[in-house]
Amino acid sequence: GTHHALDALSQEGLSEEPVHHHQDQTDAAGGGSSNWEVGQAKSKKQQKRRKKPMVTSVETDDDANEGDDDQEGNGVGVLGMERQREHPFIVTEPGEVARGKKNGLDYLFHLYEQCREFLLQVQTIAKDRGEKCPTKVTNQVFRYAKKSGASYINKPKMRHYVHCYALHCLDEEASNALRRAFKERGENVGSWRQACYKPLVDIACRHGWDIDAVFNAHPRLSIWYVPTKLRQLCHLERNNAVATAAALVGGISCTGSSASGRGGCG
Amino acid sequence: GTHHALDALSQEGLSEEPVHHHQDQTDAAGGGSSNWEVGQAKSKKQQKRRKKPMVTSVETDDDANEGDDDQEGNGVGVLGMERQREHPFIVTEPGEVARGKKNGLDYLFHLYEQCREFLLQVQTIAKDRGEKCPTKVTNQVFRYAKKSGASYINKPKMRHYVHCYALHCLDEEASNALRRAFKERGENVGSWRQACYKPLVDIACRHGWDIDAVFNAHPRLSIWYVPTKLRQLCHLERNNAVATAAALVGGISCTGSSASGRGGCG
DNA sequence: AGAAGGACCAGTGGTCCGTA
DNA sequence: AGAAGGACCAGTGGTCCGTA
Repeated sequence: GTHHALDALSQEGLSEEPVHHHQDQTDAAGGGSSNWEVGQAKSKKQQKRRKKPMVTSVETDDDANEGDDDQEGNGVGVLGMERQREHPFIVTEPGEVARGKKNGLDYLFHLYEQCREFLLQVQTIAKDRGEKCPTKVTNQVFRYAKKSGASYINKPKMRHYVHCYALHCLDEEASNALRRAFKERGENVGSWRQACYKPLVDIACRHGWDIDAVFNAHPRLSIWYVPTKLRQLCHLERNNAVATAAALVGGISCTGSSASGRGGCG
Repeated sequence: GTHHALDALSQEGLSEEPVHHHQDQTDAAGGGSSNWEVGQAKSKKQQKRRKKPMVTSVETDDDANEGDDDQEGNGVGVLGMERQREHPFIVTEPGEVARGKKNGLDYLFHLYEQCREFLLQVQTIAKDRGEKCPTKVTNQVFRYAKKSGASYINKPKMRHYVHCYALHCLDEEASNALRRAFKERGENVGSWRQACYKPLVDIACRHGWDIDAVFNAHPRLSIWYVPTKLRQLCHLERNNAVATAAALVGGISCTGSSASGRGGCG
């Protein structure tokens, strides 16, 4: 097949935890829901959210017979099978293998390459059947990946780290340096992930703030949607740059050349 | 603004018909539903369909107070306002203006140009706001068109005639000839529309059956989704061509050159 | 009958938040 | 606490079929 031999890499030990049979959590539902945590420029579209479905009484696990299909015993099986999650990522240097129940960043980036291969297969099939051919990693591709046995690939995870992969594609040197620095400082994956935004915004700046063009110009990156937050950061930074440039010019006659200093890139 | 002066063209007289207050139709729901009309290669995905919502008793028109917003009195107004539809299209020659309560094909194609302008505006706004920028005429564009007062533009209509517009873009000579022929024969719009498929399939053949590439190569056409039926026709015809070519070759050694005759284009 | 378009539906992009 | 991912939701592409 078209799969690499190292696809199974780092998959040797998934997290195995016994199934918790949904014990009633009488201590749950605590705290007044503070809906006004500012910070992220989100706003709107976040009002209602589902409450926990929690079965009312004890041990009514037999509610699985509602839909007839039951797609391939994925997850909890018939008799005390165990649920699995991928090991959490840790910040590793390039080439470093994660120890213990952890996965490294080379493995993370490898997942993006795998998704690309699944997309290529989906495209081949679509073209052969004369159907619409996806140009991006869509739901259809994630479904295909799962069907093909790559159950460790899922949409939320891949979308979560897209910009980290983008930096790896666009400036591997910078990406590697960032990994080494964050590993040395003992930072966790979350803060490394956050730190990946800035160098990308700088790259966008050097390309006229067109982050879509930056993604599309790179063959392995062009198949990924530009993450909303990265897009927003680029937009904010562009506005900053424009405002700063305007302030610098002030009442002076416009020369047509772009302003340097605060309004420039890098 | 960016609108042409002739946008109002042919809009002088919309069909005006008095509102029929939903009289009980005791004669309705006739005929055994023959779900097996063959013909079109559709299959699947067509099982259930809504039944008429028909209010049970007389004159309960006051059910409008459910949603608070009530978007701009579009449609039936407060007191006996009149419902409007666009005049139906008729087959006209290039340059010919439709007489009576009809619209001509130049007007039809003009609607596609208008949609393009609405898309360009949506794109400008999106770029300015740093939001995702549509490359095709999407729901968002149709919504924008409606909001901008172009209530005569709607998705089902535009999608219905896309391939007719495609022929107009890709081979105006052939499109014009077809219009003249069908007008002379007194054919209706439906059969003219059907007849637009074949020349497009021939064009696709000449481009290696890649109808998406054909659309994308044309600046005014690339913003429209390839219609499902056109895609299917191209696929079927390609399979025919391949099968025919294979049959021609038969047991003879392969020469590598493409077969002519039934397997060729045009 | 031929045709215009409201409104429906399956599957999408996006990501929250219950889970471990 | 930090993190993985099931599952939800608003809005999409696609077009049927009740309407005129």
